[in-house]
Amino acid sequence: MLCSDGPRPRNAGATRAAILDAARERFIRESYDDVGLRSIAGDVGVDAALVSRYFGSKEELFETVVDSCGKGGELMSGDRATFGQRVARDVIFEPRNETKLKGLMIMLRSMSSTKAMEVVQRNADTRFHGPFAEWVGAPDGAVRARLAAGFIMGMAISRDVTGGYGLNADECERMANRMGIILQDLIDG
Amino acid sequence: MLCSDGPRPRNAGATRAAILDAARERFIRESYDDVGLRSIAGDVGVDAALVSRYFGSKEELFETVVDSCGKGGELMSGDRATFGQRVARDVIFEPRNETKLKGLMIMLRSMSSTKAMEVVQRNADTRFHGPFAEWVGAPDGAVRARLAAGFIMGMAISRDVTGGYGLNADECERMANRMGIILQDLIDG
DNA sequence: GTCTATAGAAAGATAGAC
DNA sequence: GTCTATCTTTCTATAGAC
Repeated sequence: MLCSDGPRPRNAGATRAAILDAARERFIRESYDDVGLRSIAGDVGVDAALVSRYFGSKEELFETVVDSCGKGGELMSGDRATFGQRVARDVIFEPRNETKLKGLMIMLRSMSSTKAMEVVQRNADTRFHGPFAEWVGAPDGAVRARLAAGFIMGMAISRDVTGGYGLNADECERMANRMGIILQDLIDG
Repeated sequence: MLCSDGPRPRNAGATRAAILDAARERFIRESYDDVGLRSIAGDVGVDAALVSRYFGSKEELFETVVDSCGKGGELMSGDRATFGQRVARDVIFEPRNETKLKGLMIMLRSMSSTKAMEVVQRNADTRFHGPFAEWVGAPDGAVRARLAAGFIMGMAISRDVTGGYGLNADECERMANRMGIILQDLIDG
């Protein structure tokens, strides 16, 4: 429960924002199909009907969440020279709810349903791949950006799908290191 | 329809096998939730009730499919010296229905549902990561295998999620090349 | 502005006819 | 051995009360 006890103040704006936040957190952790409007409403402490009322449909809510994630700024902010190690460590060591890569995680979970994938397909190029490719820069920024993004998503999936990596701390450390080197290599040229 | 016209011969074994094949193809292309028992039955030309009858539940059917995929042999068969380029080209250029990486694709699609992910979590280590790590070999086979598998799945997702890579033929060629080099590097040491 | 109640759709599972 | 018919559950979406 993200809300305090007692009846929620009658404030449409705040309620809408709270629902959007709760939805984002849900879509980061669970697949599109597994997320129910009831759960989201429950997180905020309101009724499921309000979610439909404010966002229309589940699909529109999902699209609003995707929109609200910014243009992958999470990846591109920070020192470029440490990009590889920083991102690798986030993916491998950071618990899901602390990750800075929220946009990527949502994209990844959208695999679950054709509906969600359509939404992501409409947005991924302009909202993510484009800016990232530009940030990576010539030569072949688009190619190198796709490789880096794919690698990051794949390692995130790999963690989720097997419930951790099944490696000891030392191995994880070496894995993060090596992943960081590959990523850095990709964005350096 | 995978069947010829006319009434299906009354042969439990053949029908069961046909259902299993159809299910595998479905689970490779669509998410766990999107695959319906009715669609699978339709592919074979039988009634949905038979699917339940032969495999118990959807979850058990999925587990049987995962079992039937072999221990990632698709990845490890073939010349080790060309592993990187071979796999990279499969992921980037091969249409989904022709891919040799069926086991990995199913693992990837299981992200859609917690149920499917539990099944994969129970099987992934012994049926895939273990043999692959051994094939990669010392030093640190487990680490390098995880990185390679993650990279491969990530690039596969990346293609699906954006409906192709949005790159021209030359760029795809360069991307495949570079991906191949990274993969080869990973398994070479 | 928020909640109760419910309609309507879709899917998995099952009993029984043929 | 296979199919028809149906039960049950679950979820989105909406109408209307407070």
